Amino acid sequence: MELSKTAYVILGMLRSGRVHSGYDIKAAVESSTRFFWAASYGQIYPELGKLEAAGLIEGVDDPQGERRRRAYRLTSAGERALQDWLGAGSPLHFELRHEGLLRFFFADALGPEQRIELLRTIRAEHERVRDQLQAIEPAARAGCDADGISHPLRTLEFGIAYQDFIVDWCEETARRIGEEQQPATTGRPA
Amino acid sequence: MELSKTAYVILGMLRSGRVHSGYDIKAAVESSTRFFWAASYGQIYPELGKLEAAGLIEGVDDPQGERRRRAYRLTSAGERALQDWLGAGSPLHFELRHEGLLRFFFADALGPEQRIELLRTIRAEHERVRDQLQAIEPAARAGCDADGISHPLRTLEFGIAYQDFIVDWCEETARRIGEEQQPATTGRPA
DNA sequence: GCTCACATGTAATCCGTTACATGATTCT
DNA sequence: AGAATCATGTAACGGATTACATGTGAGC
Repeated sequence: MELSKTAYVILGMLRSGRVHSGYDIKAAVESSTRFFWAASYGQIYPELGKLEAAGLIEGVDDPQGERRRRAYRLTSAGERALQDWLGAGSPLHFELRHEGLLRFFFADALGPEQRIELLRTIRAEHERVRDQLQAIEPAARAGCDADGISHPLRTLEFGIAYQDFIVDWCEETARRIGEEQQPATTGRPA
Repeated sequence: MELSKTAYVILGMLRSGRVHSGYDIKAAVESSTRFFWAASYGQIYPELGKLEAAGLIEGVDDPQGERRRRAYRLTSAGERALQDWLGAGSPLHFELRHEGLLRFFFADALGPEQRIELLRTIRAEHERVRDQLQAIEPAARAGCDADGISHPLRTLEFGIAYQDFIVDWCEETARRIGEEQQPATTGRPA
């Protein structure tokens, strides 16, 4: 691999034409890819410099009043680099870090109530993220209808379903653990 | 937070009593938590030193023949530190990095066949991981039956369902994209 | 004799976040 | 007047991987 993943995030975001500055890119990431690919200013600004030096993007000073601002756009070389990466058969980096699952893995050391409480905490966290995603869905749908760019919306829909999947697993697992604790309380006549 | 997450991985693994050396811990991680929490030798060995210095674990030289080996066990302080973390209400770190989704997010820049191909690649990768997880399931089930430690198995089952969820999403999304491409080919009489 | 599993460690490097530093503009 | 947003950057730090370096033991 030549370019960092952050570089492709920048190239991809700039390609849409709706995003111009480092600040824009960060905002776009926050409201779209953050849930499966984050990026901070500490990565974005240096990477913009490198990409410009490499000729994959082109920047011009574009102050808004007295407020300085640098606007970037893809060069044809940048467009090509993005396309190459998108269509490449190279291995896809995948990584999950889930502290809740890690705790659950060791939860045999906990008491029954604490296990349920842990699952509740995990569930609440994923519900929160799901709600956030749902909040930006209308905007994503509008953007899709406006210029026919459908994949950001599809990705967002995946994100919502993904969070829901984990929420459901938490609920079901909590239910099963509860049943194992008190197997006699179900189906008994009063 | 005082201790690193890797520290808790070590404490948790040692607690089971079935794992003793740094090498053991690494092997245990590879066959269980790796899919949601990885750890390398470069983290494990230094962390073992720190934990011993902090009095949370205790190590003894335990050579097997001429082959040197250091066996660790939890101290009561270590047991407490683990319990505290497991039962704490502290925020649970969650992070996903998925290059396939990142590409899919930008896939409006691709042609129809390439989009399908991308989804196929993502699906294949998750199928591969799922198959790996399924391969270790019998061992996990045996371990559960043997000493009643059920959460590693439950976590593994989550992992399999999780990979399946993504595989299903890939299939369904590929189908939907295909339908949008050729809406007229369905339901037509020959 | 060879390869694989067991076993321990360090150094270089990379990737990424957080905190800091600075300043203009817009909204309330 | 003050807060939030727009805007750009850097420095310090932390977490983690990879590669390297070394050696034993068991099985084929």
